[in-house]
Amino acid sequence: MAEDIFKALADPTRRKILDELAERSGQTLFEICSRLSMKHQLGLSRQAISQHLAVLEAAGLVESRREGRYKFHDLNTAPLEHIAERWIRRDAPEDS
Amino acid sequence: MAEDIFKALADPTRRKILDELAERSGQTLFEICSRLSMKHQLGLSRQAISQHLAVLEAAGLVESRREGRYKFHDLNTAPLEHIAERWIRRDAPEDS
DNA sequence: ACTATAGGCAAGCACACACTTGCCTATCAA
DNA sequence: TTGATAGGCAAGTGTGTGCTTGCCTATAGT
Repeated sequence: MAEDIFKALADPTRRKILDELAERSGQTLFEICSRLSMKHQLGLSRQAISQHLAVLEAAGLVESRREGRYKFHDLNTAPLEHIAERWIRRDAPEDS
Repeated sequence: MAEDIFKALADPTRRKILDELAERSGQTLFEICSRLSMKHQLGLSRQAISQHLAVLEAAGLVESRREGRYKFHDLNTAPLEHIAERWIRRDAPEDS
């Protein structure tokens, strides 16, 4: 549960994938690959990205839909919403 | 920076240490050890916890102060505040 | 002084994990 | 059907890391 989310966020490449999907949701594996190598100089193999996407999907951070031979990946930020509330006690309201 | 924080949060034992410090800040290494083994059945060595605390401190999530032969550890939730805002775009206000 | 407590340092081990390579399947266009 | 594109599966490799063990330092009590 939370274990999967934190493990998924632990890797810098996976965080960049989330960045990429946040900027433009609904990309295919090849799109993510090429844009990561363009913008971030990340020369990773297609399988590496594919495995990262699997981890992100297992954590619920990425959802995928298949259309023909394309598989589109969408960002899901819902699991991130209250991830740190576990330790942040607001017994003293900060402002407002 | 963010790298250290996510790596620190990736380990379940470290998250339990944060839980423990959130519940009761200012504990020593031995206190954390014994309470982890009591409440969570975590029979880890003192050095294991010490190394975890070093990782948490490097991430800025834990601060320590030395007094005599005691070293007290305090939780610092500041780095956690906006950790997920990187991906959560509020271009559409959710409610309120 | 001696002893016990609180903690630090460093080497070693074993497993997890990021990444690659090679091969296979499925969809679409010619 | 043939070829090209988009993707999947599985085994192998190497580094990172969580944890242990053993020894050392420092503070406090007697």
